[in-house]
Amino acid sequence: MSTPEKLLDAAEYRMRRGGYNAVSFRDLANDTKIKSSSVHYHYPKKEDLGLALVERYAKKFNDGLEAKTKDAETTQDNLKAYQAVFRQALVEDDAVCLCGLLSAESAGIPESIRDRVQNFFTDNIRWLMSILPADMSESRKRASANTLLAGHQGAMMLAKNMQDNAIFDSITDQLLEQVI
Amino acid sequence: MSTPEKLLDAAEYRMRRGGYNAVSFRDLANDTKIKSSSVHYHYPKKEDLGLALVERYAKKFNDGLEAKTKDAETTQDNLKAYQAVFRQALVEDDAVCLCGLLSAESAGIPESIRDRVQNFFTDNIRWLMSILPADMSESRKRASANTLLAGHQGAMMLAKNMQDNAIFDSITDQLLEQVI
DNA sequence: GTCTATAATTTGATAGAC
DNA sequence: GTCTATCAAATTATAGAC
Repeated sequence: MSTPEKLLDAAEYRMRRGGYNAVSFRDLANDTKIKSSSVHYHYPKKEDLGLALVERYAKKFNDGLEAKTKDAETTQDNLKAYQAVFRQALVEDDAVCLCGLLSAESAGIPESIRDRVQNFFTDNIRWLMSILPADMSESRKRASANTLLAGHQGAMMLAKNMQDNAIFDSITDQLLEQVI
Repeated sequence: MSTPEKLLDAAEYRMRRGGYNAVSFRDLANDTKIKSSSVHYHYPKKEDLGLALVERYAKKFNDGLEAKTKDAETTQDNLKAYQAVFRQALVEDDAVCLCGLLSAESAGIPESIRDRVQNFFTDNIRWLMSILPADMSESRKRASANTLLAGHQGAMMLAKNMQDNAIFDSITDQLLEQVI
């Protein structure tokens, strides 16, 4: 694995657990067995690192969504895929959504990262609206997309807080059944 | 206003926008026009400050809930009150829930604060279960309580991210209508 | 309770050799 | 690309005078 990849892995691990300021160059250096000055070679400023991290996270999320919706036909198929991508992020990494966390810390992070995080959310909403039933009005689509996104983010947060991933399943199943 | 109150106000303002590490003793000192060593007189360790802040936040939340449910009779009355307390925290302070944010930053904060935050959530769930219809099973009560809590937290997060408090209303109205 | 002074550590960042 | 060496600033925290 390349050094930048190792660095992003280490940074993602730390950031998704403790937030933006829970990641320091020295921590990443220790994690990857190089010196902190070498970390700066790959990511000169912390903002560069954070931006690359959100970029990679969003790409992985969107790629996962695309893969899982390949054979999706109904709205429920697509929503199951949406749920599965967040579930994978929660269960495989045992951590909350990077963008959810950074969004909450909004005032404490560089503007460029804040903007990129917001983009992740608007992309989520646009995609959700695109797969909701065609006979729904645009405004009802938007309302339900917001509820689904918020519900999934909250579900990750609560599951992590209670250390019980079944809570994520319970909440998101209920959303998929009852929210239109 | 007493100095501790001023300090907690300043700390809450900063922490609910940028997270635990976005609050420094020097910032608080500048905010309140005293020196950072004087801040330490009131809150010797940062952990003391953080704990007092979560304590005050939880008390204000629970007091608000109690006040707003004084004349509540139905489950919907109580849920409207629950929604209103979070709404007030979002709109009046123009910030997300302190406990939601700290929960997300869980690995980056002292254990005592982490525990107190988790307590906020278990209290929320217990209360929600207590006001749900008596004919629901305990497990269905728990599932719906989780969904409602997660939904409200996610709604605050998304409303703040999109800078549109109407999103909070839209999401939580939908939850109150459709989630049982 | 607040101040001055200061210590100890951490952090983001740079210069220059190899 | 990685290293050694180093820096300036920020941060948490304490001692002791007023």
